[in-house]
Amino acid sequence: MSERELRRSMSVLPMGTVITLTGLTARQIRYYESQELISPNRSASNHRLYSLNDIDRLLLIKDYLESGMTIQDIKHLEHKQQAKDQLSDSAARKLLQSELMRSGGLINPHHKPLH
Amino acid sequence: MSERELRRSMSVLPMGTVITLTGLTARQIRYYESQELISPNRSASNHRLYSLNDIDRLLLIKDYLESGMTIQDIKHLEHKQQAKDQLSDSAARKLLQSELMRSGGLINPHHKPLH
DNA sequence: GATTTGATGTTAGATAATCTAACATCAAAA
DNA sequence: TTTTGATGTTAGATTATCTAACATCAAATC
Repeated sequence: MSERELRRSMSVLPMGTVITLTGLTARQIRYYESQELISPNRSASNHRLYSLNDIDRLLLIKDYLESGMTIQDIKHLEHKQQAKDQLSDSAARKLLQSELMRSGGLINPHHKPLH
Repeated sequence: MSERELRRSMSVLPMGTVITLTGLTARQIRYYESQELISPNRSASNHRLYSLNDIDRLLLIKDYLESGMTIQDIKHLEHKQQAKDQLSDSAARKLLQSELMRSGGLINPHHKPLH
């Protein structure tokens, strides 16, 4: 993980900050958690702690809901996007691998010796 | 102000987050404020609210103190740096102005007509 | 060596923030 | 008409933050 991604994934923001940054109410934020759209970490004293990535995610959820989508819609949409991302990852891996092979940097993982 | 600078100057982080991000104690953070090294905003209910710029500033202060400097040293150092920055700003303005003049984009602010 | 100063620790008492759980509302879907 | 989905509101308990004061302790000063 990059330094930037590490910072963005640090869970340090309490509820009040999230309310300010998203314009959502505590009730909404906790409800989305109960519906498993987000799963913030907790402090040692059981207070929710959010990351900048969580903020982005909540703003996205807010947009989806304001556009008329339901929470179930959002969950389904994200399942599809996740599947698509995995396909992309798979394609990217294959591309990278063939590039490395062409440049002689790696052995073909499926290579069988021509005895 | 750029969008980035705007975000970095937003006062949204309460004391607990600052403690986590800087490794300082509440006592230290408040003491630096009493010594006028920082001046965080306050919420409507009188709680301190810090920005990302404040975090950077506190980390810098921490480094200075750990290097053996005293708080007065830091204040003097920053006065000098501020003066230097202003000089730089002045120099930058003059440079920009002469560039604009050469390209004919601006009238010499000190021009006197050759009646 | 004794005293002062600078930075930080600790505590007490008051107020604010967050937590869970429950009941309320209200428009839209069934 | 009833159910569902999303949100509001409230109560009681716990945690976080606030100010102010007193304590500590090494380093500078007298």
